[in-house]
Amino acid sequence: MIDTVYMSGDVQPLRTRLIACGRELLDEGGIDGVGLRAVARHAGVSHGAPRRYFPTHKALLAAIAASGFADLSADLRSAIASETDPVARLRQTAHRYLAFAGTHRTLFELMFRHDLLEGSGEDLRQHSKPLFETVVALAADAGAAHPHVVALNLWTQLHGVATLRATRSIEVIAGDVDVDGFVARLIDLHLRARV
Amino acid sequence: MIDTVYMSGDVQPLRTRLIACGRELLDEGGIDGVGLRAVARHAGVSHGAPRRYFPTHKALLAAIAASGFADLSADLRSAIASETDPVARLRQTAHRYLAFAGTHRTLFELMFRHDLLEGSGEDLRQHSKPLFETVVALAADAGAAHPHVVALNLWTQLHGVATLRATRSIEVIAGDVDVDGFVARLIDLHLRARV
DNA sequence: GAAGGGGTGTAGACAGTGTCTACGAACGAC
DNA sequence: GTCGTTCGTAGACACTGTCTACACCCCTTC
Repeated sequence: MIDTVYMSGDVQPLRTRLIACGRELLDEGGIDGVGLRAVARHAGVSHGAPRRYFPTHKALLAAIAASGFADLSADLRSAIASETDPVARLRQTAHRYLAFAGTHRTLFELMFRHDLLEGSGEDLRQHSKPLFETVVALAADAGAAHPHVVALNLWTQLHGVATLRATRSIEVIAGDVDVDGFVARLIDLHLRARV
Repeated sequence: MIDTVYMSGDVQPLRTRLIACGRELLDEGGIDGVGLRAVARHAGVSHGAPRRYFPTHKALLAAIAASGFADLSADLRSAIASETDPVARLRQTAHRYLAFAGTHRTLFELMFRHDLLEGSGEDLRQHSKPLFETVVALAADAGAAHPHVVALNLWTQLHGVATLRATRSIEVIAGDVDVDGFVARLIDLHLRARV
């Protein structure tokens, strides 16, 4: 009885719980471990329950990706808040971005898999925009002559490193890389560029 | 009868045909349009036939990805052969890399999806290594002081641009980008870097 | 307090998939 | 001509996403 009350009156609604379970499954078994039914099983509900919130498999994945973007944004915002010097802020931002991609490999991969982000793919990619604007502002603060260009250079470079690292391709190419030092030099390079 | 002879004596063995069909399906319906059974149907054979060559779904995808790497390598080699000046060679290489990623969006995405490349994932990523070594050599020819570092910078940057473009994320961030000009400036930037 | 109704989860069904297995037809070697 | 290998067929199974009808609980309304 108490259990029933606890379950039905759970402070965490099922939708949220399903996303959390999805992220656990993502860590454990990769992207294709995250099925509608697997998530339901993991959350202890019937196989049809998720359908109430995610009408389709892709919708579930999109929701998980969105939660990933939310976490990443929060990470980056706190990174910026932790420093005052503009260059240090850029460095911290880059560091956290890469740390996120390294820690949440599969989630990061999912976040940029537009092929399974359904209709909300557009919305999802819109998450990137404010993040990018932040980098533009940081570049301007750091004294870049053309902050927009510098930000684009930095962003694409960083994303390339993050992606290649998430898929472990960079190890094949270059062996062990001191990522922090590598990225610090890249930031200096792009900031000093005369475009 | 003639048909039978033609079919069974086909100059193109089934394995090759299945990969070709897989790439067509990839273009038409994205990655999850490429199923073992769908490929079999598309090639006009029974659903069990592919199993003779691809014991698993991932094995099929890995083979398709491998064929993509082969094409990309050929593209880049011919790009290098088409120029003599080292910097022009780098420019052409970058141009073709991005063109490939833009033209074969889904294939490119598949090629860097390590989660579905089975055991052969390691082999697959090894495709990148000779390509990278080529870029190192080009950077050296172009007079870079630390060709290895420059190549790594260039490679990650290029891959970032390619990825963000393939997923159409770059448009959201920066609108229409003149990719060729953008990349030309990036090459100059990295070559001139004092590390 | 009883009746009704909307939101929420259950349960059964269906087509489609990957994977496994047994089977058959074509072919070359001896 | 027979044997054995290679290659594709065909049926089965468990599992998946999706659809539908159903049951429950809480809330409003009379």
